[in-house]
Amino acid sequence: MATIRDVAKKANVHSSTVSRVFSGNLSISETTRERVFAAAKELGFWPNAIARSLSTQRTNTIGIIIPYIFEGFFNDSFFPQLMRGMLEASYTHGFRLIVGGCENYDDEIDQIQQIMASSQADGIVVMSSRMDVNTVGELQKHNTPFVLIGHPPSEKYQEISWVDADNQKATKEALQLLIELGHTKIAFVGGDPKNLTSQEREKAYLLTLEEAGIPADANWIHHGFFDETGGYNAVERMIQLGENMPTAYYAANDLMAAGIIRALKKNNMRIPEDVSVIGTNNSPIAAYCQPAISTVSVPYAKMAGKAVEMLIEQIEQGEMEQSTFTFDCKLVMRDSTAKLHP
Amino acid sequence: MATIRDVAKKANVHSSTVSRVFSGNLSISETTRERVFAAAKELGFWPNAIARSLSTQRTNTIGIIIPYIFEGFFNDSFFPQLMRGMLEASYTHGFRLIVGGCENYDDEIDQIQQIMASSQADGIVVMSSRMDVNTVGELQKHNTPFVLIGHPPSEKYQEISWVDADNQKATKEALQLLIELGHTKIAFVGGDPKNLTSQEREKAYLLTLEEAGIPADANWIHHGFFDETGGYNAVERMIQLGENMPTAYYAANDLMAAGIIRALKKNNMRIPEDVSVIGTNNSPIAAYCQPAISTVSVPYAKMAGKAVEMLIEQIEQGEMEQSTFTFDCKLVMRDSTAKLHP
DNA sequence: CTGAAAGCGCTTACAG
DNA sequence: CTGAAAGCGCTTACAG
Repeated sequence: MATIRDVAKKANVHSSTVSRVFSGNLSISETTRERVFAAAKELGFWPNAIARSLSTQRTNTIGIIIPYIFEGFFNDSFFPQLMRGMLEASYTHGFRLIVGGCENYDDEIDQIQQIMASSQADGIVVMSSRMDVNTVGELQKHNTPFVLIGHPPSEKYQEISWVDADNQKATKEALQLLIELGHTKIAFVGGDPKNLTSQEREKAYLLTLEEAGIPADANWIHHGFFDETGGYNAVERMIQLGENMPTAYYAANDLMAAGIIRALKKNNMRIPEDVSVIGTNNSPIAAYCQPAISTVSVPYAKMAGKAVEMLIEQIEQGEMEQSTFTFDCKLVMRDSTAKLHP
Repeated sequence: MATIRDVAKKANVHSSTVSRVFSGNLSISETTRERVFAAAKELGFWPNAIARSLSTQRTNTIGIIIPYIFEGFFNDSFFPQLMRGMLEASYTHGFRLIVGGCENYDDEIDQIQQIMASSQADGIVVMSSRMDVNTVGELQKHNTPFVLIGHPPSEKYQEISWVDADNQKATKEALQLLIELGHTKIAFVGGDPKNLTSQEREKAYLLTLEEAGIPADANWIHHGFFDETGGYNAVERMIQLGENMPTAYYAANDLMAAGIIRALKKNNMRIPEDVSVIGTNNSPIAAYCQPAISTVSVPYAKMAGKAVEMLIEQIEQGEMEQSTFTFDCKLVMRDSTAKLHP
């Protein structure tokens, strides 16, 4: 590969001049600029981004670590939509994404630290949101620019920038809808109980029942870890409650909602005549499931795009002005919900 | 950030010694190694990957450019599964992925060249497979290590490494199944006609009909560009063929198969009683569609993982031993296919 | 507008 | 086993 010096020699200028030409520096005469470009073209020269990064201490790269991958992580629309949002926004701003995997939650912190400590990225978008993993605290220690997708695990992180969906509100709306339809025995099928989003939805679930004066029952809560079988198992368990069996289910993703529907059908329950189901994420499967699943649409791509934009601003300002964005979700009504038949 | 020199000073050794310790060099006495690690820990030192890359001319990073994104790119399982395979394989081998977007097919080549010319990656996995875009030729010019997902666009690229599914065989099997079920009027709904995979499937479609002595009809071929509406439109068009209307459809992805089913239902055709449908990719939606779609399962994650492994081998050997891998697909029979009712 | 030089933070042949 | 030095390919204050 040709270097800046090869070009300099050929164009009869100093290498610093070549550098200036390629960094878009204005104080270059038109004639030398042309000579340099001509020489570069002839040699097939393109500036080495690594060398530039070492010099400027900037990579124009954003790091992400794909968190510990649960069953169905790549089946749900959660990950692909986040990816799309980040890709689009970073592309638009001339950034690339550097993405690493990890084996488990501890490893996630390691990987993030590595990527930052080794200066491979100018900042990082963090998607983890498990309460027991203090990624955020670690990141803060190293004054790494970062933005959370999801909000910080506790109040003590006031200065952190994040984007999130309004999960509380969305869950509340879903629950209220079910209540309006006459349901009072409503199940909550959450994901990983350590997942912050899942916890929030559970909290909103309990709160909404309470506000409506509907007694809650611990038997109506199941943690399905975001996979299809989790939803299926929830029903298998709750169907044994006899009289006390739920007549409606709210699930924290559509995969679990699909599992719920599969189990209900297997037990000869009709949806929505006997039981109503609401899922979350508006995944492709929700539209195709039979019956089509009513679901909470979460604007993941938009959230992720916003996170990237906030991060880039942080990086370019050198400042960490804290800011947060909350996105509204939207209830998408389809065929899995109906008035409770008395 | 602490540098190797800070650590050296603190540990009372030369910086080259610190470097050796962190590069896992064996010829280091146990006592100095310990001193160095202690000093590093105290200073929170982690080697700067950018500087190392500049020195070693290796980044341990693999580049990918997300090709021009068609509608549904992130809905189908194609992209997420490729991503999963690449992520897992690169993680296992201590590599990361650097991923960029692009605006269109020309831009794709630009982006790939940029990533390589600027030395941000040691090699690249190329997913584009449009006949009219000569990514491959460009890449070869720059003797960049790369592996194709999909095979080269023409015979003249003998020395290129690639992985691919056996699309011909898979399509043939799907078609033969339909023929065995008594169908003779079989439609082919392809993706982008410039997409190589789509072309291959179309070729296999025609060939299989011919071998079975079944006359083909140009009206039975439609290019749906891999999206749901494309499938829907195929039916809307073909349903006007009257007598000559197809009794079976093979679609190059499940999204289009779902569109086909939607259109058939709208036109009061029963599936599979009146019309059979086979999709491709075994996407999540295929299982949930009503009826559940019989589909060709393509091992994208495995293919992508293999591509990454081949690429890493190329990178580490410094050699470009050409090799190719073809993966078998699997017909997943569900409820959208049945014997033709006379 | 352009050149000469120092520096970004590592690695690695060369000595010893 | 360890040190001293050159080099990877850029950028950027400092002069002029």
